[in-house]
Amino acid sequence: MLDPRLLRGDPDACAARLATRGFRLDVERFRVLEERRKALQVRTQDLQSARNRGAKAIGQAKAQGRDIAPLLAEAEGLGGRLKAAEAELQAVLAQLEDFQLAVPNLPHESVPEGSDERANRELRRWGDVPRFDFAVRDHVDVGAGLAGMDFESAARISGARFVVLRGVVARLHRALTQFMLDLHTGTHGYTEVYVPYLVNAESLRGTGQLPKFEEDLFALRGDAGLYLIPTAEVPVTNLARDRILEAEVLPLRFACHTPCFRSEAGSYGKDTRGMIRQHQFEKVEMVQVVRPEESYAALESLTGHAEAVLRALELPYRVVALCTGDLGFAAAKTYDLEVWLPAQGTYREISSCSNFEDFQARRLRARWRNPATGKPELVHTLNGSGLAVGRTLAALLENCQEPDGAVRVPEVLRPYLGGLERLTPPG
RNA sequence: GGAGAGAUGGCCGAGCUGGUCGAAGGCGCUCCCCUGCUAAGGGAGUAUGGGGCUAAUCACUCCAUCGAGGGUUCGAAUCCCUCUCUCUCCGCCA
Repeated sequence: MLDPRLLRGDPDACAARLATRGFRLDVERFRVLEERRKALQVRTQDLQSARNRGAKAIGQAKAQGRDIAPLLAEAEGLGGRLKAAEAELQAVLAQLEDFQLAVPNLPHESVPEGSDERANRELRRWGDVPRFDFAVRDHVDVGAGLAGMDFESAARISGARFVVLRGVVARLHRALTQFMLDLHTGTHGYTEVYVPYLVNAESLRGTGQLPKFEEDLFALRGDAGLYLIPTAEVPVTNLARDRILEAEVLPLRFACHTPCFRSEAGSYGKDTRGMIRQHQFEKVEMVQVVRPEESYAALESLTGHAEAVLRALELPYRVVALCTGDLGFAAAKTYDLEVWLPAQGTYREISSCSNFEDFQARRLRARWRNPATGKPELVHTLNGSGLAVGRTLAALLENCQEPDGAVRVPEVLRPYLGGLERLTPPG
């Protein structure tokens, strides 16, 4: 959510900024709602004030044993008018909240302008794109060759966009997860957390998935109102919800491994083959809660932490700064990490690192006590994948494949695989 | 699943025979005083969100908030209803 003062103070400037990311702010509607809100709020509060004065006078009169009948007569009808005003005000406030919850974050000034991903800016590349003197297989074939990747079974069990991993590939999948967690907790200073995979609507509203993107989520039946998490970002960032953090505990840095569940509504026909786009995938997520003045430095370091995983795994990648039009709803600035996929001959997103500034914090009421002012102020929140495990597995199988169908294991992973240096097809 | 107890400010904890209660007291924190170090002591202050006014995130003023939502009442932290969560006992269970 944007700062309401900012929105009220200069809606046209906000609209101009939002236009760069392709969002049309209905300034006129906002003005109308604001005007009505103001008038109704003043009226309501006046009536409340009158009621309070009256009630107090009656209390005093009664204590002194005076006759309260005239005072009661005076208060006649006030309740009804107040109730009506309150109801009206509440209705407008609800509309105003709906309006504001649907407004995306303002892009940071350093974000390149552009309407879609073509305007994204490549910042750097790392690693040599591998050359193969044999026909490159994609991860589906490499995985199948290792007798470890089975989409047919998954389709029978659940449907499209699921996978069953077996044997050494399943183990590699687990090894990747373990390695990432160890790296972030061991050398990057993150605290590992284990969190619920089912969350309530309030949590999703806090991080920005609701109310606008409900169709991307899997909701549970029944009246519990729970959803499967689309990313660990939701439960982990919500650790800061409704809290006032002491300055000393900042920055909070959490690393968290969870499955992620996404309906992938609207992506029909996209990435239908392989593990690139699944309804269920594993991810190690990094989440930071920081002082506002530190958030952009934190974005750089967090991105570096995600890059460190790719480097350790020796996977070629590039870093892209998303343009205004490609930015996620809640993000002020985002770096995407894209890994090289030989079979596709292109870089594909494997991590997304974002600074949300106070956009999520405002929805979450996530604050810290600023020693300079002594007052609770909004924190800044960030997160980034470190990394998406399924895509990392796919990238590894493709980049490290050998002519005989084996897969070379990057050194950092070997301790997690009992020292195995190569994954080899059975038989 | 059954029975019971509870949810109050940064924390602990009174109030719950409805009225000067935004809320005693304590802890913590801030400032001041005293004390030739340390410790102790004395005094003052210390919730959050929002509105109006304003150049102002100053001041002033108003409103809301005692788990959440509704109700009764001139008036609700206090009474009633619903929900959520926590704790205890029983049952069940990985």
